[in-house]
Amino acid sequence: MEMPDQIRLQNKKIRMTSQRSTILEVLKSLRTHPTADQVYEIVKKRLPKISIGTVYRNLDMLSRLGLIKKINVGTPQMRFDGRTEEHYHVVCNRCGKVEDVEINDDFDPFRKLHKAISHRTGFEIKALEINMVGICPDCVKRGNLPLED
Amino acid sequence: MEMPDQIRLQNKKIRMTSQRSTILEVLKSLRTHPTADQVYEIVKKRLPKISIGTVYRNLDMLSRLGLIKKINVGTPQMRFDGRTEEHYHVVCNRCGKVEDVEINDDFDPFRKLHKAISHRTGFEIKALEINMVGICPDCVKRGNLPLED
DNA sequence: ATATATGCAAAGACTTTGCTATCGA
DNA sequence: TCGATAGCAAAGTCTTTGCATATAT
Repeated sequence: MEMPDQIRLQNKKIRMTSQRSTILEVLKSLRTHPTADQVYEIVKKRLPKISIGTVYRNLDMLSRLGLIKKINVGTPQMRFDGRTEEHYHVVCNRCGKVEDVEINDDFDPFRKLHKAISHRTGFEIKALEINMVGICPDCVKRGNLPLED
Repeated sequence: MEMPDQIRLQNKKIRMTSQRSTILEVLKSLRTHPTADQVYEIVKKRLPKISIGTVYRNLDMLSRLGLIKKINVGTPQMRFDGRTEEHYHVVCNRCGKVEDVEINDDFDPFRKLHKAISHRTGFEIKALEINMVGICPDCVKRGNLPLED
């Protein structure tokens, strides 16, 4: 996975390291939404000496650079997403699964929210953080109980 | 603030204590979205011996009972909201302000999402957690920088 | 009376950071 | 070369929990 040269962040030159590129590759190859610790476990298979602090620092930097997204699904742990296009998530409150909601021109009930909410509140809306929390089809079938009880 | 008698949670009788009722009263009286620590500071003025652990335990219990809501605006700290009707928040990423988005019959761009997303994903959607992140009018005026930089 | 809740302090979970050595451009 | 990054371990922040005491019903 290559990165454009000479990126700067807060006036510092960003350097490509094996740790950073591996973390980016891993996230781009997944369609899941791992926690920092899960990224660490995966990357450690390729770079056994990597430390969790490096993982956190790189996840933070990559998301500041806009190469990945840091997402929040209502749990204490942040999750990371290799998809950077605007999209939304459904979260199962029984098994914890997080799935993307695919949107396209025929199906984008979110886009119009920007304007409506800006007008309503006077905020300049930059991002919608939308989690739809419910029960995934598998958990419905199995009658699983909510996680939190 | 009174609580109905003989509530049970997980087969245990819920008891009303001064700590619990004070926390509930405080939250119901605020239109802000305080952190647990902010609730603690406010409640301590009335009950100086209360401990932070009690505040956390009661905030958790009151939200399990549906008397308050625990909300997550994308920051590491949970926030608490005395309004339990379905509503949404705008979050300023410069000053951290969290405001309610008032909805009514003429303005509820969210309600239709339930059905659309259920149909799209196969999830039984129970709740929409929507934070609109942007810049509040004051921060636009003052040219404030984002919090995270 | 007794099960539930409190206060306190310790522990837990997750994340950040200081420091020295190493590495990339 | 030399400034940016890594590894390590310690510290930080927020939240939960074990235990003895107090309290609501």
